[in-house]
Amino acid sequence: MDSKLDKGYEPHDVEAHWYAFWESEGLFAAKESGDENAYSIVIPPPNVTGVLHMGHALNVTLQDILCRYRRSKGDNVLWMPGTDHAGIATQNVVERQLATEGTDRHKVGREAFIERVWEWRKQYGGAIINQLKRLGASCDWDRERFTMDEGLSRAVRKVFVDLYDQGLIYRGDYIINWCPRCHTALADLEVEHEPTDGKLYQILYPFAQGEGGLVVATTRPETMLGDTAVAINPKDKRYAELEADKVILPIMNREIPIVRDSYVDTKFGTGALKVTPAHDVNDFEIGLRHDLPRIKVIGEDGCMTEEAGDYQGMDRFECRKKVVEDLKKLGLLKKIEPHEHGVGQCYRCKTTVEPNLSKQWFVKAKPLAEKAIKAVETKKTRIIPEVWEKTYFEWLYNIRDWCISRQIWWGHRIPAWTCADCGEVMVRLEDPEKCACGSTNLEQESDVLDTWFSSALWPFSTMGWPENTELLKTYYPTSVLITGFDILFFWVARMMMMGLHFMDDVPFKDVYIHALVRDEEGKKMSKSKGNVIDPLEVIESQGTDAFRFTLASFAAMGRDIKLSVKRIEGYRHFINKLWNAARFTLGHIEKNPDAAANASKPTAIPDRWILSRLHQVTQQVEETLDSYQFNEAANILYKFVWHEFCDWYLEAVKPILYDETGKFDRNTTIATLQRVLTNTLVLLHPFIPFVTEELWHHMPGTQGSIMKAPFPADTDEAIGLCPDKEAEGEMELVMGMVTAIRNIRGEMNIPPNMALATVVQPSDEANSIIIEREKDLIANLARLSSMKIDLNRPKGAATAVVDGNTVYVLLEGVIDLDKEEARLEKEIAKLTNELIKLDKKLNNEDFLAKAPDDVVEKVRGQQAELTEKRDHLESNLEKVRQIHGDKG
RNA sequence: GGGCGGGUAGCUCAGUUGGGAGAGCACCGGCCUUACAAGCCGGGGGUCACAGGUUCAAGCCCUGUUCCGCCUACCA
Repeated sequence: MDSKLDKGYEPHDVEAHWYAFWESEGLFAAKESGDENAYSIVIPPPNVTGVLHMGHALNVTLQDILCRYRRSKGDNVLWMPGTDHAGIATQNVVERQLATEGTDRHKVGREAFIERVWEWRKQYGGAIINQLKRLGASCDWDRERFTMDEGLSRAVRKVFVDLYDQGLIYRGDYIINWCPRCHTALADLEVEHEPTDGKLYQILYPFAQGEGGLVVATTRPETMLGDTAVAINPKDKRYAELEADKVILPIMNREIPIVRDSYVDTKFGTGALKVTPAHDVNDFEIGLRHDLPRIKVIGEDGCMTEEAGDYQGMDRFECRKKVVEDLKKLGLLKKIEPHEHGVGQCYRCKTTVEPNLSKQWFVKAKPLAEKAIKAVETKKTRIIPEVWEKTYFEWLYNIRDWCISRQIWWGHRIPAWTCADCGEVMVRLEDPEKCACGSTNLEQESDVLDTWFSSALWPFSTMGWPENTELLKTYYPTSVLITGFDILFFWVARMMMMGLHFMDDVPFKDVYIHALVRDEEGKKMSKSKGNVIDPLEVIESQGTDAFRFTLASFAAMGRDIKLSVKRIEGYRHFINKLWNAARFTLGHIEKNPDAAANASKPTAIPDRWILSRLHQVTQQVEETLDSYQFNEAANILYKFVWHEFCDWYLEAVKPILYDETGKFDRNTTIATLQRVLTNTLVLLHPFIPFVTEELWHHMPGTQGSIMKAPFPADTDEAIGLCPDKEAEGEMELVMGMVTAIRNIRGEMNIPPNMALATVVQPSDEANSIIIEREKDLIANLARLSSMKIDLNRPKGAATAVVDGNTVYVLLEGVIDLDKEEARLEKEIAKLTNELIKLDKKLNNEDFLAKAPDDVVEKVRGQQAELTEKRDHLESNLEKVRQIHGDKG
């Protein structure tokens, strides 16, 4: 391998190369079983029709971070991938394809159509999978599953049959949400309510006998054709004296009863409600209570049925206009007023949904929901962040039966047969051949199941259930589910219900809910001024690693993520920074190939300091990842690499590396450098897998893939991770003094190439020793020509106070006294401000009495420190003013 | 109607038991210092939406107000 690195990092080839390498080496493969701790995640299966969007990118990145991290900790990791057959969506896609060929599914026929869908899947179904690979996803691809696979289909069938036998699935005539365009029933969840400006029509229904009538209000006048009653509240005083018990339904001229039902809201409109049991959920229930007929006037195609009389065949919205017109002519339309209300739309095609009477299959949700609630209450499953628990409970407490049948062709066909001769319904695991009555004239239910029915089984169906497989024994329940809150109900809650019912255990121990990047469907995308960003374009322009690091640092955000290319760029720079730090390191290793072998225990403060820092960073990364604080982990590493390792450590050890000190062993420093970089790569690998793998292979002493490298741990080695408080303290003093001197340089506009002479008055003997020991280091970092320890105050100097030590930058002749005066005044003002606050605290009796001792001590310490610092600066300001006065 | 989340630097946002207000980008000034100009050094900038309250101490806890967003719902 070429050990030389290019000047800048070029992600393109590197990414493709290493991904292929990982796959060919089988590094993503999970073992069926083993002694290691088992760690498992099932991927939220993207729609097979899907195209990678930001939501996937974030979701997959977080899962990949966890999986790679857990592998480095020695776990046996299973990340189960796959896709969802997405019934309606996929069927739509293929139907559109047929349309371009001038045909449709009805002409083609059911079997041939399903063939076509499979063909489509074969050809295009892998697109989303390949896009996940671009992100670096380390799924066990050999186990890839599809909800329509044979095995998963068997699981679906078993679940259906069992639930039916247990009385938890039933079939019946109910009001369901009907999409006239998709031609199928929808679950309540699949209907989106859009606020729409509609109209409220008030219509007079005359009494059957005598004068007058009742005025009812509706937003859907066309449904009146199917009215079978008018309802009023029995407590409504306005109607207490009402004698009439029938009205004439206008247009249809049908006599319908006036019923009394407490559902009616006396405060709304006239308090009289038209009842259409076949086209409204509430009316349906009123109808049940009063035994009203159900007249279906709107058909499955959205057009009026023959029950609608003269309006038969009309589109429902055309009919609305015509009915209104006709009512006007009859003088029965009393009022039209604007009325905003929520109109249900199909979540797939946005067509206005029609509540419609229909025979459908339902899952009795309550008994299943109870267990799902309890599992979260008892923390068998933790939802993280916890705030989402409330939403989860809220929905499950109010859960309604789940309509699972869909009148489409693509999906799991319901395993129910009806005997054409005796009407017997058979729900069987194996296709029945004949009925108990002897008839072989059986007809299978034509409906298929809701796609979510099969994805609710995902955590165990993918592992081979209903067989009791090794995989299930090893990996169920899964360790964590990573998902967005948008499918908390659709998917998470239903997996909980099914998992608990069929596996008798929760499907996952943790659920981590992350923020959402609104999809290209862009509900509110137009609002947020930023354009939709395509993850693949980002990967092209910025590289996967930069993109992933950005996403990780976004993980903690609330509910919405606004991604800016600018911000990703910042992390691309970070990747490049790391690259160059490695380039620098490798250059020195190359010049001294035997350094590591000849190294000894580090004595130089920067070496000891960086090892101590790495020790702490390692612990922090562990803690934050274990608690799903992805952004924290990413930020800790970012700061460590850039602002500690690069900004301070590399600069600090340059003199040693160039062997200019005569004091320190170059081999030891090179070995430390190597050790720190190597371990840092391992820490970073879960976040930025490609660049770290690339650099790993350039590092001497590494073997194989970085994916196999263990997470850094403390060792007894000479150069190992260990806390070193002394080195940290000493380095902090060094950094403080260097920064203070640089500040003077910057504010006084002294060119960087001008070396400065300094004098230091140490605060005490201990500091004096440290400063004496580290003065070369300080001098190098601050570009000093000299640093003398001297208790006398020099003339014509700029001053800084660090930790009680006063630093004088000698600038006689060069110093701009005006500037120095201003600079000191500014600094003193700042200190005074802070001191006022501290004084206030310390003069407060209550604070002294009630605050914990350590807090009081801390404030006292601060006060002393700042006071001393201010005193020093003030006396120096005095001095400057004297000189200034002499001159001026 | 019910529920939830948010309002912190010019912008995008962090801030997990209440105890010195942060990052990135943008901005200003100085640097081609032999890993990196995708860089280095320094700097300015915030009554943490508003009003009360609890507390020795509030960005953080409580109450109210306001603005924005989301989820959910069977008011025709």
